[in-house]
Amino acid sequence: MSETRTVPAFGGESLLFLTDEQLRQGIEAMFFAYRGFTADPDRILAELAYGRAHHRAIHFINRAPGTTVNNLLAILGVTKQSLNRVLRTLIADGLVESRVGTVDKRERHLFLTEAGKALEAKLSDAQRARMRAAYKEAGPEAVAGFRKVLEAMMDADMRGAYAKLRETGS
Amino acid sequence: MSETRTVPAFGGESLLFLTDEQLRQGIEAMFFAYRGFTADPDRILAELAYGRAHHRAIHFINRAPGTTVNNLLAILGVTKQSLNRVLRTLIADGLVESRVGTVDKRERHLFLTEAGKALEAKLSDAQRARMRAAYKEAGPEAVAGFRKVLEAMMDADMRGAYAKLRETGS
DNA sequence: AGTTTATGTCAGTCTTGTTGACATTCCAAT
DNA sequence: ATTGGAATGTCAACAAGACTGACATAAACT
Repeated sequence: MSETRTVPAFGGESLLFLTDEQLRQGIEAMFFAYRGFTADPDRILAELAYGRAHHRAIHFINRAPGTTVNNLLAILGVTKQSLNRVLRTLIADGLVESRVGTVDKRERHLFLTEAGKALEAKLSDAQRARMRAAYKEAGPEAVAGFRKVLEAMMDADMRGAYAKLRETGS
Repeated sequence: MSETRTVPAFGGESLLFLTDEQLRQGIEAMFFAYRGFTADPDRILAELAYGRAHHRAIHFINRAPGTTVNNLLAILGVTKQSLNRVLRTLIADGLVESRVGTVDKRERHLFLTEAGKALEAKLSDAQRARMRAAYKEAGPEAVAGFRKVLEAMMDADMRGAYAKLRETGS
């Protein structure tokens, strides 16, 4: 415990390592990593004439089946017009089903069809494979740190949405 | 070695923690965190009628002053037409200077003007402030893990570009 | 001299975001 | 029962930022 370390191991208030250079490297790492993060699904989507917006909609509908358009809007952070365009194509292509709400008939509840689930699985498999490889390469402790920093980097309201998704499980 | 832990502390091949649920949560955390990551600069850029593409160009020109268009192209991963549109406006607005190369006159070397440096600083300050806050909240060990996972998530060729930027320091 | 490289530019397309306006449906409160 | 507001959908127009393809120019390499 008496060795000198580049990154102090104690969890205190030491700010010495927070140089501009360290922060800039973090920013760049984030930029490059996000590109890698989306690269595999992007390739699959390109073949189907879909984009990232379709992937995001499919992902969160799978995550929270029966969610309303408004819920999805809040999570994705786009306008209803923008989301609607994407949903319309997904519904037309038979990947998403929109059911009128039973308690509140104004609401539309969104579900993936079997075809939708199949595409979700395909996209998710690719993205999880990279994630799994990265986690494996970095090791369990690094993963815990990764998640901790990401959560701290979110906007406060998104931390709420994220926590909700972790609770519900489904 | 006999205690049960949620996240094993040994760095071996233990895959038990890599459940689909864990991976999906990582994917979502990445999505939400990236939104937070870009939110502050986006607000500043919106006032100036610039976008993320301008920010990226400014960032990397600041990072590697005198870099060529081709270098920038490779780092940003866009087409020359796309980059050229952004560079043209930045040059027209007096934020970037393009100098003909001395050894190879085909090349254009890119530099930030004083105005360009000022905007870079403004954007960078905002982004670094959030980064610093996240780092502080998560702690030094988490930061090391964060960086480790991000690097493992990059495409191989981008890992090279990223390493280069770390070397040069500049 | 001929080819390749680096850059710039024009034209057109696509995705995904934006605003604004308007219709419909339905719940809820007066 | 009517009115007000909320949730949703849709149409139109527009902009950023990515793409492809084609072409021009200048410089460097062979």
